[in-house]
Amino acid sequence: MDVFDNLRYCFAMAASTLITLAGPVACCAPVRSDALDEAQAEGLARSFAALADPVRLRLLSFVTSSAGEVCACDLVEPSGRSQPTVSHHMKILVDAGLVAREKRGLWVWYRAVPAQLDALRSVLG
Amino acid sequence: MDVFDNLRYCFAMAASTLITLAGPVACCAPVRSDALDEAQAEGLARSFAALADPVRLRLLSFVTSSAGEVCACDLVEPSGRSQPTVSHHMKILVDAGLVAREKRGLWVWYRAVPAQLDALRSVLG
DNA sequence: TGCATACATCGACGAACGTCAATGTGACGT
DNA sequence: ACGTCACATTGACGTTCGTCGATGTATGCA
Repeated sequence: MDVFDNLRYCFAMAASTLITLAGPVACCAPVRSDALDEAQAEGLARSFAALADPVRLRLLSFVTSSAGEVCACDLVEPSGRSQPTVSHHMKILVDAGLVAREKRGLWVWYRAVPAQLDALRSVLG
Repeated sequence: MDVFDNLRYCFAMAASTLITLAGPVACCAPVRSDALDEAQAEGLARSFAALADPVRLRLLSFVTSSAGEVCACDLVEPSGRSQPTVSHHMKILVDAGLVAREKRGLWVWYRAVPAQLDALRSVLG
């Protein structure tokens, strides 16, 4: 299919639409300038991928619904996964910038990063 | 590690924190009731997974940034993927409820579903 | 110095994903 | 009926992901 075929079909569609129902004709203006470019999409996809796992979503909700901070030791049992698996998932959340990690003594404490959550939310609206 | 070990460490942490800095002690209240359960997390993860691919994000942006509707034939070239691949990705977006599909004659038209985008956005706040 | 603890990393496994060529399906126009 | 077109489905391939046992790292205590 080349661009001339495309144009021909668009005109045919527009004509038939006008004749039959006068419905919306959005064809022939396929891509607007405010669409995501490949680089933006790559970065955003990486962030959304951090939310694309049920275990990580629950871990994140444990962090966001807590009063400020949560100890890593309190995430293993409620998540129902092994300690290495929880550590793996928390690293993904931290790398995505959704959660901040702070080591104090033997323990690691996590807290949410509202700015990053806001950033992702703004993409959906 | 059992629950008694956990309690012992929490008390030790609380004590040392009070002695040294009187910092926040969020331990011993690990899981709040407003955390996601497994079923909710499963469904949300499936929706976010639809956004976890750069090609799908761009396809979605083509739809949302258009004036109402976009023809499937106008998605192949700007996405830079083959026609079967675009069809595959659009099916995932439709199954996730983010995009609505309507066949008119030979063509298929897509439009965004704002309600579903709102639902996902509310999870992040 | 030596041991115990909390968490991270490694290695391996099966499952799910993204991709495209080939083919199938359904709707036009002649 | 036939050919053509738009789009979906299939099948196969390599890649990435989630998971856990085993092991590594670093901190605290005696």
